[in-house]
Amino acid sequence: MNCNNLSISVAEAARVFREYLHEEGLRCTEQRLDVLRAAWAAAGHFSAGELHAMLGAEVSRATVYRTLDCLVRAGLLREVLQGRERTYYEPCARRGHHDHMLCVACGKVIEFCDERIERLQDAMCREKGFRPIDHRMGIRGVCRECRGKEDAQ
Amino acid sequence: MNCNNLSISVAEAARVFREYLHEEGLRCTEQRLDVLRAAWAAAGHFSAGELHAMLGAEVSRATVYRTLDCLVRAGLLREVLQGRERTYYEPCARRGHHDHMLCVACGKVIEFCDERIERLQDAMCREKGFRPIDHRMGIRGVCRECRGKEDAQ
DNA sequence: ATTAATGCAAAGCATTTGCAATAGA
DNA sequence: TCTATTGCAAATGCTTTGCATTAAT
Repeated sequence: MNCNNLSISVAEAARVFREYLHEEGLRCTEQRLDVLRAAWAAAGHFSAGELHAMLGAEVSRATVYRTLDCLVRAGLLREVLQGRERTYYEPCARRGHHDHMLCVACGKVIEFCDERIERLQDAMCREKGFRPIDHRMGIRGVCRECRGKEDAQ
Repeated sequence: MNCNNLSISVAEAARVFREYLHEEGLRCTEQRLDVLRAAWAAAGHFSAGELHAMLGAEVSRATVYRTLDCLVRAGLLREVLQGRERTYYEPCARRGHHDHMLCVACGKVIEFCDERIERLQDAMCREKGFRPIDHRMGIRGVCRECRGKEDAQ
């Protein structure tokens, strides 16, 4: 897997979404595009609730959830960092994939990717006869800045 | 990290738990020990609900949840595979750590561990100045058996 | 005796769903 | 027109919590 983390533009995402909807015989509604735009406007990660807050009364909560599922199926978003509390999403990179480090002190998310790790994961799957669809890796810990603060105390 | 996956015996787990409770000024109740025993009786992974079902009326649902938190704090259990739906737990290996593959077809969990991956993760953390506490890696996909069934169709 | 832990039932919260109204195609 | 989609409110399912009772130390 390639570790370049370039996600596509809103415009291209919208184009891909329209295409997906058309192919599936689904309808391209204003609400669906609103959700897509909000998802792209949100820098990095976001939850369904955050997106709903951004959209105000434009789109109902139920529709936000339904559209997020739709965008995942369209291959435009992926679910990441499923915590105990809520599901987070982020735009799929056109090329590339990355994993996450979560700072337990400040909540910051650091993205990283290592092709060697990806290759080893693929190797493990082959070894077990497992066909991978998706994976997620999250490392919880303390980031450089928060370590600095701890030391200062 | 060592990939040996030997978890400690119930007896030793109970000893560690008692010690932890004592140190923290907490009380060693029959219910807490019941939960610990059930956790060790459950092969591999289990959810709070499954444990509560195993225990029947011996321990209330609320106490199962409270005790699971307690066991995690004691370092005896860890949370794994936090899916959208519920939290799973498993006994901490005394030495050793492993990751998971989840078959989306049959729900089976395959454990694996690769020291090279662990080392690379540690290297990524050092590179980012990140102090790791814990990590989880899950690969979703289709297991060998389910792939066989798919092919047979 | 103290006071932490329990059980119950109710509350919380993210997410899903039934259904009548709305609006793409 | 036809039927997928929406919004609302209620439901779901896991988890947490308030509080009176019980029990460990």
